[in-house]
Amino acid sequence: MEKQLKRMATMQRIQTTGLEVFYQKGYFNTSIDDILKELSLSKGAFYYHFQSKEEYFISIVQNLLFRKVYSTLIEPIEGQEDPLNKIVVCFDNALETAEHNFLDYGFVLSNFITEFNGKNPDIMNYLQDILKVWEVNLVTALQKGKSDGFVNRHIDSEAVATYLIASYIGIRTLMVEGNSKMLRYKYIQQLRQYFRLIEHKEPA
Amino acid sequence: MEKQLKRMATMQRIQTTGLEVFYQKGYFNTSIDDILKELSLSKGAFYYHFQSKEEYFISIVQNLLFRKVYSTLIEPIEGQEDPLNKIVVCFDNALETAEHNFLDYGFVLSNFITEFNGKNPDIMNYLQDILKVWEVNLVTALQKGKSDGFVNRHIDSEAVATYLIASYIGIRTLMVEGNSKMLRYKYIQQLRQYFRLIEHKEPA
DNA sequence: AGGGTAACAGACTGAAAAGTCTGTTTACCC
DNA sequence: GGGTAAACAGACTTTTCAGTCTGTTACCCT
Repeated sequence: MEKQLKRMATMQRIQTTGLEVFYQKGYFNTSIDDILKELSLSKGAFYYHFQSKEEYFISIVQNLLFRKVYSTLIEPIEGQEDPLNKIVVCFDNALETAEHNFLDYGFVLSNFITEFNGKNPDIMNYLQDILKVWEVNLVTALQKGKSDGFVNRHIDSEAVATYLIASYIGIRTLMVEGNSKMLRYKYIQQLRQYFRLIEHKEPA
Repeated sequence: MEKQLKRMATMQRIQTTGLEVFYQKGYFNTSIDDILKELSLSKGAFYYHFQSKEEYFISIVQNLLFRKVYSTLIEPIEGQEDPLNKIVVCFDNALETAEHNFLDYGFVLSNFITEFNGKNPDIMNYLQDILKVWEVNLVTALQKGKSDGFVNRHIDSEAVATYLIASYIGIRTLMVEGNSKMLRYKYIQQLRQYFRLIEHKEPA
C-alpha cells in the first residue's frame, strides 16, 4: 500500500508547486517544463499522473484552491456571532498574509478568473463556483447576524456580500504595487466606516 | 504629406484592434498573427511600424488606454461640484458600457495589471501610472468637495479614493459572469449607502 | 516620366512548448 | 529472487509564435 501513498504524495507535490507557479506567472505564461524544473521531475512522470495541462489545472482548482479559499475566507466567519467584526478580522488576516507575499487564495482565485475570462468557459465555471460558495456563506452570515441582533435588518444582504467581495478583490489587485501596507490600512479603515451603516442600531 | 497621414492611420488601426484583441484574449495568449489576421495585414507591415510585441503594447497603453481611462473615468469628475454624485454617475455609466460588453477601460487596465504583475516591471510601471493619475484626481475632487461643502471634512480623501477604485475594479471582475445587470444595480446601491457617510452633514 | 523611398507582402528561421513514446528504475507479490 | 506492473526519465514530434529578410507595390519629388 506504500505505492498508493507515494502516488498521492507526488500528485500533491505536483499540484502544490503548480498552484504557486501558475499564480506567479499566470496559466498561459507557464509551461509544464517550468513546473517540472521546480520539482526536478520529468515529463514522463507528469503525464503519467495527469492527462493534460488543462485537466491538471482543474484538479488544482478543485482540490487545492477550493479548500484553501474555504478554510481562509469562509470557515472563519461561518456560524460565528457578530459577523461584521469577524469579516473585518478575516479580511485583515488575509491581507496580512498577502502583505508578506504569501499566497492569498482569494486573490489567486480572482487572478484566475481574470485570466480565463472569455477563454475557457469550462474552467471559468469551476472558478465561479468557488466564488458563489463564498458569496452564499457571506449572505448566510449576514442573515444570521440580523437574527442575532448584530446586523441592521433593513440592509440587502446579497448586495452587501457582493460589495464586500468586490472591494476585497479590488484592493488585492491594487496591492500588487509597492505600498501594500498602507493600502491594507486604508481599506480596513473604510470597511469599518462602511460597516457603521450595516450594523444594528440600538434604539436609544 | 499624405504618407504621414497614412502612416498615422495604419498605426492607429493596428493599435486599436490590438487593444481589443489583447483585452479579449490576454497579452500572452494572443499572437501578433491573431491581430494581423483581424486586420488583414502582413507581418512585414507590422514590424515596419513597431519594433517588438512589447514596444507595441506599451505604445497602446500610453496612447490609447491612458487617454480612454482619462476621458471616461477622470475627466467627467474633474473640477465638477458635488463630486460624490458625479462619481456615482460616472461609475454607473462605465458599468453600463461594460454590461453591453463594450470596452470598459478601467477594467481593461485592471486586467492588464493582473496579467503583468510580477512578470514585466517595465509595463507594470506604465499601467500603475494610469492608476495613480486616476487616484490623484479622485483625491483632488474629494478635497474640492470638502471646500465646496459637499463632502464631510473629517473623511480621509486618500483612503476613500483607494476604496472607490478597489470596489470598482472588484465589481468589474465579478461582472464577467452572467448577471452583470444585477451586480451593477447592487453595487451602485451600496456605493450610495457608503456615500451617506462621506457626504457633508448639514448641522441641524 | 522615372528614380527613389516609404509601406507592405509573405516565406523563412529559431526557439519554445504540449504532448508522445520508448526505455529504465523501483516497489510489490509469490 | 525473479516476474510484473507502477512510477518515472528523457529524447522526440508537431505546432505555434516572435522576429527576420528579401522582394514587391504605391506614392512622391524633381
